[in-house]
Amino acid sequence: MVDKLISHINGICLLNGEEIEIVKELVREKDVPRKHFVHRAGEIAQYSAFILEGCLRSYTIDQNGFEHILQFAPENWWISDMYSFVKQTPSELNIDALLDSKVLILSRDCQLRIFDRIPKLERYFRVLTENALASSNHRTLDYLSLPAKVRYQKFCDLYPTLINTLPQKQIASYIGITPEFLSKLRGERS
Amino acid sequence: MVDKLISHINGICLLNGEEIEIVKELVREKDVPRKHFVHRAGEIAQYSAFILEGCLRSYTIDQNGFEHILQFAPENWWISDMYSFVKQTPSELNIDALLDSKVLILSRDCQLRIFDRIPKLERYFRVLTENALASSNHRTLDYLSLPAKVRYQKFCDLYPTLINTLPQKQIASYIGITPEFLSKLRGERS
DNA sequence: CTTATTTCTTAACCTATATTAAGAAATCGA
DNA sequence: TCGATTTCTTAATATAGGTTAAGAAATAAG
Repeated sequence: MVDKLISHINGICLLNGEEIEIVKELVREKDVPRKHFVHRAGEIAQYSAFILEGCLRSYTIDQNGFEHILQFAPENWWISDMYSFVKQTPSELNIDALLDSKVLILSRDCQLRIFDRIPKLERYFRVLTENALASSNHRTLDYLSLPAKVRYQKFCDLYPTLINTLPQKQIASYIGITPEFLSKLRGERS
Repeated sequence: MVDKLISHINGICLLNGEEIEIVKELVREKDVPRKHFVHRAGEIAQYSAFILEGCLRSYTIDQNGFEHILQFAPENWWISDMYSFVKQTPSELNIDALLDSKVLILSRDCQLRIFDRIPKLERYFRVLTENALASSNHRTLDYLSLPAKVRYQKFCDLYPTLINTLPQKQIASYIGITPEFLSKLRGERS
């Protein structure tokens, strides 16, 4: 199963046999059944997870008890609380599985050590992080400039897979509206 | 003036004399008077800019002609259209100076070549990008979960310098409200 | 210093989205 | 398979924040 990660890395920078072995040693496979957590708010994020199967999400719970989804992570995505993972401070995010899932976990320690042994992996994570930042910027601009309906349409275009596998209320939470309002938007003609 | 960049890099990973020389060669100093552009929507982002003095911003203009600010970049920050810079596709952002400014510019070409010659700089940019992503995530969650007034208060706490140097309308644009509404919030007691 | 331009404030009115509630549909768990 | 739980829909009502407009204050430019 680790092969899935290896091919993902190879899509960005080619690893030789020795390097592949090192990666295999540092990463640990883990089953995450639906609704189980990989990380809870209040803890320091020790791990970043690469999704082999299924789908996880990260989210906060606000003062009124409402969930707000920061990220969905389907197959071949990484998920973590970047802030807590990088700064090693207590996190405000929860990360759990929306579907029965299988992931690889990598600790921050291992990641930093791996960067010294295999500089190519520093490149791999630099590229991933650049892409994530570019997407995040796009999302920010969408909030600033587009009404909910258009944000929903863009979500459908961007993540067609998720539309069919996730409950609507999760999508509403991601695009920043209530499930009731999303239902209304979907009911509208045109 | 390049020394300012060198000390910023040294805050993350120490460069030796030779490496410092390489950086000095690859970067170009540029004056950017207030209201002048370093980048315009529609073009491919060739450069990333490090601010030596002053303050720049990146923003889109929506269909109705309203500006929405993605980022402020005061001294010691980098600014670019990450998406266009990384993917080398036409950009939707403008970048201009809010105050008379002085910057260093680095082309994407140079940056990629520099990564091969000085892997430490790949680390430098990885760390910067991780931090930027963590902040961007925070901002996203703030939009999802907090009312405008609280977002404004957090902005004041986070960027006290900008509060005093920038017109309020720019700040309103950054936190995602109209200048009129910000004015109203500021007028409220408590 | 004086005028022109930009920014800020206030207020009346408007709209996108939230809230509450309740029943219907779908999915889950035993 | 069947009851329990979760999700979805609809509709009435409420509100945060937007729009428009016009004058005041501040800042820039000549």
